[in-house]
Parts: sequence; structure tokens; C-alpha cells
Amino acid sequence: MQAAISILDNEGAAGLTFRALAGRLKTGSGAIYWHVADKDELLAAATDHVIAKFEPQDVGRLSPQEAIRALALGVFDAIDSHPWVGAQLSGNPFQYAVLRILEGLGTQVVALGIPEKGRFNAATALLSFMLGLAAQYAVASHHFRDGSDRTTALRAVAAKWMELDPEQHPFIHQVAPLLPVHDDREQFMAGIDLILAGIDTSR
Amino acid sequence: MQAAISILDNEGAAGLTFRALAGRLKTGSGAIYWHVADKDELLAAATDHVIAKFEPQDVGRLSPQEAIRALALGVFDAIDSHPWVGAQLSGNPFQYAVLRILEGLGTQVVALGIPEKGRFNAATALLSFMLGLAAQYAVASHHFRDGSDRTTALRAVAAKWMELDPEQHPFIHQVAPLLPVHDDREQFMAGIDLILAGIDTSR
DNA sequence: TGTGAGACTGGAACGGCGTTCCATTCATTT
DNA sequence: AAATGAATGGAACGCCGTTCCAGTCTCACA
Repeated sequence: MQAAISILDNEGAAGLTFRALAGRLKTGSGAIYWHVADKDELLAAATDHVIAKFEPQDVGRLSPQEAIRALALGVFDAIDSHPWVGAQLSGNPFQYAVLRILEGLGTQVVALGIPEKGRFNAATALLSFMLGLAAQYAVASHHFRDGSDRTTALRAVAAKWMELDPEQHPFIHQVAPLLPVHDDREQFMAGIDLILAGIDTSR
Repeated sequence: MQAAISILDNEGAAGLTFRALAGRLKTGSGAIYWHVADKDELLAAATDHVIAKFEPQDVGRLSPQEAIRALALGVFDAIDSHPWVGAQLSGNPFQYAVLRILEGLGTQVVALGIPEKGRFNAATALLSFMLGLAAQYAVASHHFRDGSDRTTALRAVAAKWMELDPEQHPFIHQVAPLLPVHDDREQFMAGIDLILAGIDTSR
């Protein structure tokens, strides 16, 4: 598991092959199949490891809103330090790591006093938002892996956006300059707060 | 493009290989590379086709909120009838189809009168939620492809959730019975409405 | 009318992937 | 000392995306 996570961190999701992992462990690729059914299970197990490590403790002492923010920050930090986790979470929403996030969110939604009918929608809305943004960060960090740092890379994307027809894409033009200077963490938490505010109106 | 979409609809994303597409078109796999740079571009083009077809017309006559709902419903219907689109959108958030969705959402966010600083976060929150739920539906429909219909398949997942330790997963237990009877479309729109309500408070 | 050039084809070949298979080693129990 | 099941490791299989390239087809221009 350590070896797999290390490869994923250094080489990205494409770098984790059974051959590469076997090489790192000085064994054959077949041996790995004794411990793991297939590649999906391998990736899910690695994701579980990371998500569990970033799950906040002592959430009980916080207000429900603060607890949800803490949970979200945990997921964000997990993705931020292991970008492949983002793609894995959003690409496989039925794995255990996602279930555990949903459990954490749901408990706090109940604590917020949302009536029973709205709980499922409120919790899954938070979850879906987190998975959606997770996917975006995952692709971004993968796309800009080699060489160039984040800011110059995003500047390049913004420049491409500016090349589009301004008549047909006024909003994109308006927002493109923000792209290189925006803070991912702030964007993530702003979305969470937006949904929390919406949930609050339905209480 | 027609052949590619037809294969994707019938065999799923894994079924679209250059060999399969070449076979369907009675040509060689090399010929396809004259028209398309690689597989990503092929999938992106197919996704663009579908998303464009489901983009609502005459959004100008609606209120901003109604326009956003119409846009969201278009995306939902596109995924509902072509499940592979969900995975493609969330797995590749920098493709043109996603940009066009963001443009549509952003224009309406501006029309809502959100101050300039909040526009980017509001529009991307809506987008991220849509992509996140899109990924979930995509995996669900892929996972339950063979044989069993949606309800019995979701019943099986719910049963698995009920096997988990109730002490550690109270919310999952509470919500599992809803899984087989919930309406995807309603869940999708409930999330949109939640975010819209949150955006409204920041106006 | 002939011809050359560029658009386009189709199939072979390459390297790498996930997965399977199985003879073998190893550790533990009897 | 023998037996047994857990675990290994490397060869082999079939399929994938991609590359390569000798051909064919089309059509503007000499």
C-alpha cells in the first residue's frame, strides 16, 4: 500500500501499473493478485488509506456547519497532497471512501435539524459538489504536471479562453482573468458555504 | 461521429476502441487518426455533439433561475440518455462542452445580479455539483448494465449498506431505504435549487 | 487530356497494459 | 519428518492506443 501510494504520488495514476508496483516490491505482478482482486480494488484501497488519514477528529465539539467545513477541508487537503485521489473519488463514487464521507456529511445534516425528507438531497448535494470539484482539481494538476507551475499553466488556459469569440462567450471572457489568481481552497469552501446557506433556508 | 456515439450507447465507454470503430466503418484503425488526434479528442467530440443537442433554446425569455434549471435539465437529460457522457464530462472538465455549460450558467448568474466577486464561485459551484452528480449517475448506470433493472440493482446496494455496522454508519442506515425509490431527476434538481437558494442569500 | 500533389485509406506492427496460470517456495501444524 | 495451505514470481495471453507507410483517390492546373 505504501509502495502504491508512493508511485501514485510520484508518477500519477498512469504510472501505477502492476509491473511497476511489482518492480518496486521486487516481486512478480502475479503475486499482487493474491492480495487484491484487480486494479480497481488496488486504487480504492489506496484512496481509502488517504481519505482516512485526512478525516478530522473530534467533530462532535463543533457546530454542524463547522463540522461540515472541517470534513470538506479534510477532503480538499487529501486531494491537494495526493491529486490522484480526486480522480479516483469522482470516478468511483460507490467505493467505501465516498461512503464514509457521505456518512460524515449526513450526520451533520441531521444535526442541523433538516427534516427527514430533505436530508438525503442535502447530504448528496454537498457530496456531489465535493466530488465534482475534486475531479476538476485532479485533471488540472495532472494536465500541468510537467515543468510549468500552476499559475503560468492557468495563465495559458486563460489566454485560450480569451481567444474564443467574445460575442458567444461573454462570461468566459469576464472570468478568464480570475483563473490564474484564484485560490482553489477558497473556491472549494465558497461552494460549501453556498450550499450550506441554501440548506439553511430549507430548515 | 454517429458510429462512435452508437457504439458508446450500446457497448459503453469501454466498448469504443479504435478497432471496433474501424470495424463498424469498414476501414482500418489508422484511418481514424487522420480525422482525430487521439482517443481523448474522439470522446470529447462525441460529448460535444450530445451536449449541444440537449442545450435549451430561447433561454432569454426565462427568469435567471428558470434558465439555470433549464440548462441543468438539459445536461441531466443528455446524461440520462447517453450515460457515458457523465463520465466524460466529469473526467475531462477542460473540454469545450464543459466550457459551454459554464458559459450558460455564468450568464444567468450575472443576470441574477450577483456582485462581480461572487460570480466565479457561484457559477463553478453549480457546475461542480452538476459534474459530480453526473459522475455518480455514469458509474451507477455502468455498474448496473447487465440484466437487472435499476431498482433491483439499487436495492442490492441498499442491502449492502444495511450490512455495515449501524453504530458507525447511522446516517447510511437511515438513508439506505430511500436509495431504491429515489428519483435521480428530482435529486439533481433539488441540488440545483439548494445552490440557487444559497446564491440568493449572497445577493 | 495528362499529371502531379495532397487528401485520405487500411492494415501491419510495436510496446505496454491488466489479467491468468502455475510450478515453486515458505511457514506452520500435526 | 511429512503434509498442507498461504504466498510468490515470472511467463504467457489477448487487447489496447498509437505509429507507420505503401497504396488509392480526387481534382486543380499545365
